[in-house]
Amino acid sequence: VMILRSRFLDARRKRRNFSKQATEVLNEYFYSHLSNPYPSEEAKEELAKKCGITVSQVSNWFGNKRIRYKKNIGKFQEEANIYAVKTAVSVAQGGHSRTSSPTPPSS
Amino acid sequence: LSEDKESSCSSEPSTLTPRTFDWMKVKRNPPKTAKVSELGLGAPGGLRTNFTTRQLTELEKEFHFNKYLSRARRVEIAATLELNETQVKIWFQNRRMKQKKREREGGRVPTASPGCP
DNA sequence: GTCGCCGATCAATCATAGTA
DNA sequence: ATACTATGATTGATCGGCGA
Repeated sequence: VMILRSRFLDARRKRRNFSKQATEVLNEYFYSHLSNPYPSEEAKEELAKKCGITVSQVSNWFGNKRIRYKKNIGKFQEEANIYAVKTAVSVAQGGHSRTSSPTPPSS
Repeated sequence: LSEDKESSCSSEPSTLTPRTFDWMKVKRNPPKTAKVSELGLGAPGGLRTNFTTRQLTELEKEFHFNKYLSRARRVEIAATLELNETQVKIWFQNRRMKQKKREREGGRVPTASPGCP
């Protein structure tokens, strides 16, 4: 199991984290569709374009996100609240979705 | 008609309450590779089989020869590689999808090139 | 009725990037 | 430098739907 693992040392897996904005966009979609985080092919293409990544990468992201989210909901609790607030604010305001003020402190 | 009525968690319909939706409950049946029941065998039930390099090499070779397998051919391969016909069948299916995916990403548009290390 | 395929997804794992 | 966590990708296998 040691020597057999050497799978060419998969050169392709030279992973590169997505940009902060990209992750932002993906998370916004995920948490604003938490009841059914399964973007359609069209939605995936749109997200891919917005994030500057491929559709496959969007699929991978959602696949990993869903699995990891349900695996440990508690760990994503705060993240969920953060984005929930974001969407709530944008809705209340009127359709803004650009990273301007993540947490309008108005109360 | 009613709108989406998922989740089973009651109480707290507030906006800030990530309820438990049914997609979070989805559980896949454990891989039934071979016989889950008796039949004392080295066929582990419930684990993702790790294909050996030899098996993968042979499968890959066969794939380049034929993208699709005939029943007869499948039986041969399965026997030769000590795998189930199902495993061989599934491998070819996944392989085809993989192939398609690769082609589709040929001319992609990651729109990225900030700094090339 | 059965069987293979497709498309999407799951679930476990790998290997690496990021962080403490 | 050292250990641990976060994250993107890979992949054997499942689920649901179709068509022969």
